[in-house]
Amino acid sequence: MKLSVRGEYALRALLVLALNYDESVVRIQTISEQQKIPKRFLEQILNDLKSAGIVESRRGVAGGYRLARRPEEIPLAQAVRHIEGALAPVSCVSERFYEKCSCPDESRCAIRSVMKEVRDAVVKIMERLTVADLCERSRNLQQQPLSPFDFNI
Amino acid sequence: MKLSVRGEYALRALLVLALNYDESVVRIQTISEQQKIPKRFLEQILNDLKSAGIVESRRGVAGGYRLARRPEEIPLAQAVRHIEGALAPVSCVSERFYEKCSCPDESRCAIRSVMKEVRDAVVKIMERLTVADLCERSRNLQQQPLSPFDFNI
DNA sequence: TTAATCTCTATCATGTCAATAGACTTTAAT
DNA sequence: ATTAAAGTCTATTGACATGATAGAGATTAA
Repeated sequence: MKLSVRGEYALRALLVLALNYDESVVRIQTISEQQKIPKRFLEQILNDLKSAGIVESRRGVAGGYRLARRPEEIPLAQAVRHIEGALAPVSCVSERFYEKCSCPDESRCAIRSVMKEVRDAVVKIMERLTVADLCERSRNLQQQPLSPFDFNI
Repeated sequence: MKLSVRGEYALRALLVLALNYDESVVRIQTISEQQKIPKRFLEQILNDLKSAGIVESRRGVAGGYRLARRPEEIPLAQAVRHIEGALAPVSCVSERFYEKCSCPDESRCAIRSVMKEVRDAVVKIMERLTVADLCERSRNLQQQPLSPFDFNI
């Protein structure tokens, strides 16, 4: 039931781009440093998000990336689906990435019916939330004082 | 966000055992044939479920497996957690399998807050549903007529 | 004693994943 | 024009997980 590191990096990068949505573009290196993401790896991920039409880029000196749409128009589901594939826990219940499974009778499979519930729950959350929500949560969290447990000596 | 094949096999095996809960024990081979699961692979999985206290076995000639408890006392969450590990989409939001993640400030990470929502949704379903529910759904589904789409020529 | 069954541990083949690398293209500034 | 700073494309690597297979052993009912 895991999100890959790749997918997590993608979300973190989108968050940075959203927080700087006013700026013209943000350089890969900036994101890489802020988020401690290996630069060359991040390149691939951003490029991938670009092919999905989620971000756009400017090349050359003063180049970088920016969101292709307003943050509130980018559901997390879209980004994750493009990077990771299905949100569903098993592909036989995925709408967009359906694959037949090996069970004897898929149409009457009880496990499948449970997995559908899980899929629906996950999809509901990820389709409702957008990069703008990510952004808002981040701003709220920044204003919170650090919990005492977070101080390292 | 995936359940591995191993995890799916485990659930399918538990379903078979639950459907035959009245019987004394069910042989691996029977489950393997009914569910089209490679026998030697299934052995490992059942053994694993045994070490979790979910099933128990009898060795020797009339040997086999059976549920260690009543189906309604086995939440799907327990089985899946034992076979797969965390239900959470990222380990930094897992309660039982927590691992620190690489983000700059975990305590104020917006992505983490979203992932917590997903975890809660999944956990809620998987902790509520038990092997008995699986069983019941299976019986209900068996009574359904086949959809026309399920006829293969 | 035998055959059927589960048990333990090792191994294999494949694939995925995260990461790295090199060579290239584009662009702004000079 | 030249240069340096960016993104772009494609390939490769190393590590690890996964699904599956295998052999030798232990237990039990008949």
